[in-house]
Amino acid sequence: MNWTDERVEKLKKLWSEGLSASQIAAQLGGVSRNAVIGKVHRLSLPGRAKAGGTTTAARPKRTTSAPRAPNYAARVATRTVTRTAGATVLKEEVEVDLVADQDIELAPNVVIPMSRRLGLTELTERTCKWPIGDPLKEEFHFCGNDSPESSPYCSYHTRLAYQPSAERRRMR
DNA sequence: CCCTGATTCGC
DNA sequence: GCGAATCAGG
Repeated sequence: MNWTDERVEKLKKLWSEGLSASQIAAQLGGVSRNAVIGKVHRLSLPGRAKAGGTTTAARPKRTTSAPRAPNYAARVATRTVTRTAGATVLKEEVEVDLVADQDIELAPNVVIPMSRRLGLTELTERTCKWPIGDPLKEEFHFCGNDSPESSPYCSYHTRLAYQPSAERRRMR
């Protein structure tokens, strides 16, 4: 892949925003994190303050959205989205939580964790793959927080995923 | 083991 | 100039 002016600009932008090299590589596509780091050096961009775990970096500004009221009806929309990966056409069903939190009963004071707002290409084996938003919209992203044991979701969303339906819960 | 950036060096 | 391999560190 070529370092076009456009891609270089994006690199500069994302780097200055504090994204990690691997995340930038994922967003640019077609390059490794090494490529990104190498380019950063060649461009003489300012390096990271402290080497090693720059966990401090990639945090998006906290959104000041108020916690949702507890008693919305839980609705899950299922959309079939089509995308291409190379020559392969992938169809996948994505469940969209229109209302993320339903049962506050078991965890009354749970703080809804901030998501890392990762795009599809940024997900790894150990990032939470809980979709957020409408796949058809631009702002669609995934939770992206750490998921223990390489489970598909972070601890928070695992609980939501396993939440028994109201119907099933009635049977208990 | 997971990740991070930094450096080297053959291409 | 590029980036994989490697190193160093959390």
